[in-house]
Amino acid sequence: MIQAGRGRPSGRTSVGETRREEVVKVAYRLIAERGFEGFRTRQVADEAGINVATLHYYFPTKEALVQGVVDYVLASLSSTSPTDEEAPTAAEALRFEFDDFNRRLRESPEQFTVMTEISSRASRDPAIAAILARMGVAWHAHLSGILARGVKEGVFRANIDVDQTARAIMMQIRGLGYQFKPGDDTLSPLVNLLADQILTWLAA
Amino acid sequence: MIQAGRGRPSGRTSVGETRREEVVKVAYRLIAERGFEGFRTRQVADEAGINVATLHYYFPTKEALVQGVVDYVLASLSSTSPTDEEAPTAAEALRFEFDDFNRRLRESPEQFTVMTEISSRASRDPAIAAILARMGVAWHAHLSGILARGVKEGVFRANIDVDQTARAIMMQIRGLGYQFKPGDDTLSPLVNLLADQILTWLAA
Amino acid sequence: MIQAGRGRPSGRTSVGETRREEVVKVAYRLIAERGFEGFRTRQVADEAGINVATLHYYFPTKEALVQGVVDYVLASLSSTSPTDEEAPTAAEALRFEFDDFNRRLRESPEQFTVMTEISSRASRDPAIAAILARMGVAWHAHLSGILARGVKEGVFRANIDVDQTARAIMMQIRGLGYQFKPGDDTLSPLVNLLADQILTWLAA
Amino acid sequence: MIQAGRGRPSGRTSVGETRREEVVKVAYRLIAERGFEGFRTRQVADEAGINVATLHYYFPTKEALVQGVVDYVLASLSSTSPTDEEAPTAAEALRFEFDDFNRRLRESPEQFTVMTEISSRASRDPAIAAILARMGVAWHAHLSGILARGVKEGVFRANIDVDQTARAIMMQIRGLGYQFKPGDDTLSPLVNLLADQILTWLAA
DNA sequence: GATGAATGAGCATTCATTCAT
DNA sequence: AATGAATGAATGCTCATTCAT
Repeated sequence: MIQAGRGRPSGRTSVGETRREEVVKVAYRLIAERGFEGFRTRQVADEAGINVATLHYYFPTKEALVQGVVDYVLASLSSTSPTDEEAPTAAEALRFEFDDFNRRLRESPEQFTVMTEISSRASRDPAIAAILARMGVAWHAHLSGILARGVKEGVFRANIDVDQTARAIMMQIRGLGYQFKPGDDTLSPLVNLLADQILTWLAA
Repeated sequence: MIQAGRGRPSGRTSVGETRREEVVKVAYRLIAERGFEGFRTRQVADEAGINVATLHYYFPTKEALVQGVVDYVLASLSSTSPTDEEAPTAAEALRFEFDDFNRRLRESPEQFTVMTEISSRASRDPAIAAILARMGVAWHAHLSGILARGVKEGVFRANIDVDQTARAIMMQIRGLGYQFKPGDDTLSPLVNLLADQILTWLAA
Repeated sequence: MIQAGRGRPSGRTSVGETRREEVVKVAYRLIAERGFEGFRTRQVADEAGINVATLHYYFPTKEALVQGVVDYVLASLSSTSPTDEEAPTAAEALRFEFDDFNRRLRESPEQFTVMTEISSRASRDPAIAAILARMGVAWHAHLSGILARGVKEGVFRANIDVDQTARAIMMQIRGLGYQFKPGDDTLSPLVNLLADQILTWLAA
Repeated sequence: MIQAGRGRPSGRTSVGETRREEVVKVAYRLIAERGFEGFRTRQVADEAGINVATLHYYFPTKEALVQGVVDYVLASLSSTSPTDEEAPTAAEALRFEFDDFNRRLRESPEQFTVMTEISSRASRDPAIAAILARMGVAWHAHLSGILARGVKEGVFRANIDVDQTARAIMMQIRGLGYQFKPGDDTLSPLVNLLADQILTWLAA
């Protein structure tokens, strides 16, 4: 099979693409470890086993590398819960949100550290703010859907403000996420307590 | 009277003490505006109207200046309204916690921005982590007291885990605080909603 | 037929030779636009539609590329109008030098910009200095010839120092060239004035 | 005598001012030696015996340092010829321009090298272009004055275009300057020849 | 107490050049 | 003949900190 032109080889990702991903992963790890404040391109290059100039070959600026990490995190954050929509009841669908949080907490806790860094950066970086805002809108729609369904099904109180409640739930989940610290295993039970609290309140 | 501090001039508020405070206030404002990432000693000195070398006379290292800011913030954070303890019922005492949050939100919103920065720094700075931990313990005792009193008074369910619930409430309040952004006025209603939610759950 | 050059492919203009010329033309244009200070091999490659590595295949070093441009400019500079020698009188032959200057100014003004850059580089690059010196000698001989002819014909004063006068005329013409700036159309009348001045002085 | 406030000591120039000048002089020399193309802040610092950071203490950017050099050169260029205006005749005043050129050529030939660099930079740096333009206007006024005086006194032809002639003389003098090269001692006689040429033409 | 001057270590970025394919 | 990937060696600039006065 002959490859013409300057396109990347089709089959597996090209060397460059692989290298890009490696670099992003190293950057992701270092941001998780040291935050943006101590995040240095030189260290990324060193730990990726490449030259600083090579790093800049893949990511022309530090900003671009950060964007790469943001994209990477958000991609793995969006790849959620295919079973979510299929939950039999709205209450179960809602509880699934919290279970998902706990699953992430178990499987890739650094995600939370990095997300905290990213969202704190959003106040100073409009590009990141925009991405987070877009994600927020999607999540809000998702939760609103669950709540509305619950009200229609009669499992949630009829007099809740769907919009505002969705916003509150997001805030509470995000708030917990921001408080995760590496090695912390006390968060998971609190998430369950939070789920109880919210479901109780919705059913009241 | 012996001063165990960091070698500051002793006795009553000298000129130096005043100058120190001024510098801390400028630093506090700049951290609120630019976060730790963009926090520069030079700018603190400039805006305080002194020389960088003079700044280093009062605070030998940047670290020490940050500590000064942390002390300053936590001092104003601990000065909670004295009426708290005097609340007639435990439920009111608890609701007071949320009212207090809203009051702070109204009166000195930068406090939240700075606290967010400080607590994100705690993961990398043991000194700050220790201070926050100490504060956390105090707050937890305070909330546990209210909850225990509520249970005793019969206004809260008897089957709650006081310790864990106090922890959960702290987490939720802190979580909201971390999500404050300058100019954001949508947080206050959510705090009220959160208060309702928790009180409902406690009473259930 | 042996090629004494810099290792280029021999024989008639091959594909490589064409590509080489294209590259030189792009380089020429970029030097005219940005001067040597902002002259980048990467940009040459980009605008020539080839890879940097390919550029280095044709020109092993930046130096070599600059040499290519120098050769290109001097070649087009040496291709003076053949009518020069056939001028009926020495005075007309001399005036023709200035007319030629004006013609270049009209037809390819970038030539002046590039020549200015090249000659300023000569002070630091012996190879370029040598080429310019060679060209200078040829031009001096040419002008001396015209002057000597004018003296013999009696149209120029007999007491001029032919050698020195030729040098002076060269200096004056070159001096004007160095002061050309893109878009400047005030130079041409000054060249005419200069021609008058010199011819008046020679005839005096 | 007591010095209050933050002003510099009045008597001799302060340490900082002296250091600034030293730095400018080193920069001036290096530009003369290597041109702008090879002009490096690090080398300036090294040869001035200071740290790069110290260099940036005095000149926040490379641009600012270059401006410093430009100011320095133009200051020494403006400090001309107090006897100029007092020349008995316009012809002598004009000839004085050329003598002045020769004097500079003898006393500080690097001036020409640096000026050539500066004026070549003018095409890309509006700030420098503006300064040169201002200088050009002043010089043009000066030369026009001499020419007008010469016409009034009857030593120059009445039918010259004063404005255009002044411009031509400037061009010719500048043109010679641009062609100076370190160690070149053949320029001076040519300047005299040029002076003869122009005066002859003006008197014709 | 206060400052102007100075510095070491480091930072993101650039650029001509090289090499394996 | 051509290229994607890689690199060494700079380059201008920054920043917390120090020191002599």
